[in-house]
Amino acid sequence: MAKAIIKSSLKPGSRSKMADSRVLPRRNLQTARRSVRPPIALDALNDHLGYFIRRAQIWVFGDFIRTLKGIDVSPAQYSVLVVTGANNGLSQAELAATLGIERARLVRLLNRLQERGLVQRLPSSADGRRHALTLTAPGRTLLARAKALASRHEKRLSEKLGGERRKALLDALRDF
Amino acid sequence: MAKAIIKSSLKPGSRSKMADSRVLPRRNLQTARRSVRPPIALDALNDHLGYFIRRAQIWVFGDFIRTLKGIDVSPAQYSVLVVTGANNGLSQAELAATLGIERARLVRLLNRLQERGLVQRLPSSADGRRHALTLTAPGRTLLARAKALASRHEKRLSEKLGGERRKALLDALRDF
DNA sequence: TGACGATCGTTGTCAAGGTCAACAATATGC
DNA sequence: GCATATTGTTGACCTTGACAACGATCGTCA
Repeated sequence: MAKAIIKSSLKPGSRSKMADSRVLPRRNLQTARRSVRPPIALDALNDHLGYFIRRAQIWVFGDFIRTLKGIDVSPAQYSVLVVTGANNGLSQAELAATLGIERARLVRLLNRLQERGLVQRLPSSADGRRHALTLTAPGRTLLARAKALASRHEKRLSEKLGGERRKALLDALRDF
Repeated sequence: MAKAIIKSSLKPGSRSKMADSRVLPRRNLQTARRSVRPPIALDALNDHLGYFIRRAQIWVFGDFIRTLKGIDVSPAQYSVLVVTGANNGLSQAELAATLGIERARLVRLLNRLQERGLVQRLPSSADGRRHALTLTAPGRTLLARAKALASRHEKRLSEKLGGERRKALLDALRDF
């Protein structure tokens, strides 16, 4: 039931019916059937890039997560594994900066990956504060599987959008 | 300090230096100066649309939030206000479905907006379960200000990307 | 008419992310 | 040597998202 009206100036009772009939002419005329649902206007949202970027992000991440859930690798974990694998001995601050995530968040991501035996935090000989991040052998193996699955996901994306449209998106978004 | 090694198979001490010198030849040769920082490869991430969508989303939302923080309107709140304002008498389930958010989350969003006196949950005369959502007069006023600020944000986006590139993005992302 | 299943708004809980402040250890610059 | 900056870490808080459950109401169909 719609019981919680919160503290508000709404006065239910006699006024409510009148207010509703003024406010909802469309629905009153259409018998409120589910099958005829009138189109809902997005109005100003149609001009906002951020709105569509968010929807796209939800779709893409959802498909990515579904595709890699068999090996239990999230998008964030995947990005950590890829960049660590391609740049041996990276420090955590460098990795966090290139991925655009907080150092504090990276610490927890790495904890999990290290517990699973995928990454190592070796002490840096040049700088006692740093860790030199490397993938373990199992880490490299898992990364290879992850890349294969991820490219399958990307292929699916290509089919959904069309190859040239996907490429245009990649180029346009690279500037952020 | 890099003290927490967690439970791991890492053995610090004699092995560490050797492992590091194998692993970090670049940094050893370059005297570890900040000014010469070597480029960090994104590797496979360069082919992943999701990675760039996420970065774009962070940038765009950040700019949007900064632009509207003066009137305390988040992106989610903005989308609720816009669609409610354009579709009088909408039910919460319909609104949640069109915005792609959970009914449960919308309840809390509306609570906040109703506490601020911006939206009303009128009882629906046709269906006792539903609420007919409407903007209050202050809600409409605030929405107008919000739209003005949001279009300023969008203009800034246009300058950053170039107008035609922004339009291409809008079209390409609309399919999600 | 009455019973049954579906829907609506709501609440609670849990996990994942982002943000921020603080800290000890270490490095750098003067 | 000393002040300052950086690194990794921890803790706290807040926002989202996801999911289950619930009472109230609707629709349907026997």
